[in-house]
Amino acid sequence: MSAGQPSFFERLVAWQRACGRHDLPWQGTRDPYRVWLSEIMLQQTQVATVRRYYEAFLARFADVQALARAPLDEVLAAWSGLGYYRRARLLHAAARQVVERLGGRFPHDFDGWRALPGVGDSTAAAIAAFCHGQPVSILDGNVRRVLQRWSGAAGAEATPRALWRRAQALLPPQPPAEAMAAYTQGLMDLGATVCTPRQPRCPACPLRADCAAHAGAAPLASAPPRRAARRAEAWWLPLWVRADGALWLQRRPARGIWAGLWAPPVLVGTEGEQALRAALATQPAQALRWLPPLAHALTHRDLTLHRVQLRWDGPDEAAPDGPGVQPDQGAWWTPSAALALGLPAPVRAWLAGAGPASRTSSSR
DNA sequence: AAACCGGGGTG
DNA sequence: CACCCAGGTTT
Repeated sequence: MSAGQPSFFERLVAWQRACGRHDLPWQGTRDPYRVWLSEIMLQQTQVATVRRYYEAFLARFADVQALARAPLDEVLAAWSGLGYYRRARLLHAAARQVVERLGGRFPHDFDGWRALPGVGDSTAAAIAAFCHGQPVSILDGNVRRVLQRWSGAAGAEATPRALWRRAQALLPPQPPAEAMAAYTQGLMDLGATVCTPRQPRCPACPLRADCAAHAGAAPLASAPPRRAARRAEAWWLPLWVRADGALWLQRRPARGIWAGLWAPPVLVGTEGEQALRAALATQPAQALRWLPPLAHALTHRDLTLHRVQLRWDGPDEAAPDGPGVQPDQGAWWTPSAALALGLPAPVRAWLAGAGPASRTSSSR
């Protein structure tokens, strides 16, 4: 750092107070529950999306006790559409851990938070800095980019671990708690609004005076070559709708895509669809109508939702027989009851939209 | 259509 | 330590 200039830390604190974001619903509080929830939701999820869920989740689970008391299904329902449902399971597990093992009191430092399920290095540092003013540095993707550009780190110096050591070294020995919070928020805001991946707004940056990338001495190393995306075999999901509107949903396994959510059976590849057609012709379920399929894309998988209207002569506890059907883990649900479950985004979107509204067209 | 991203699990 | 995975959204 050049002499006569405020430190990296001081410049970021001043910049955050003048130019940073101050209007996010989880700011302006040191309540660990609110900060913790926001950090978990913000993992892999953009601010704009989290904003739509955060207040509603808090309204439903007002504190850690309420969250710990709630059945997992209700937590998954509130999380439905946010994706990465494992986060919701770990959040729920951590809430129970706080209530049962910590007497309902949250941890008060980095190590304590780091020991909770779903809280890794970056999240633990963010909470410790925001709630406790602890001098620990975050290192999410935005911050890594800021530090790498500013320091000019490359090669072995640019690994996450090395960058984190560098970030720690930039902290003053005993920063005031409120400065630590502003600094942490400032790092995030700078990466999100100024030091963006493409077309950074360098003229607005408080660090440009001694930024290695800005000086051109050490241009940002090109991103490591990413492996070609492997696209797994497509999934076909038969969404059975009975004449009375009920639909068959079964619980997903605890791991993998849509872990723990309620979803239609999964058929892999096109063979599954053919077997399903054959089964439906001879079962108590008869396909009255196949509606146009709905497409949904995950990064590594293409999904097709088949909507099949059924005439169902079997018992209420039974399910159509077919590939991928797990009767012991499934049930018929009315649309309104299903909406209270944890549902994958495409199923929820279909139910909340037009949904099964056209079900009576063939029966009257 | 490809890329993004932090925690957790595995090799 | 290095890699792999999940999934709604942006580019």
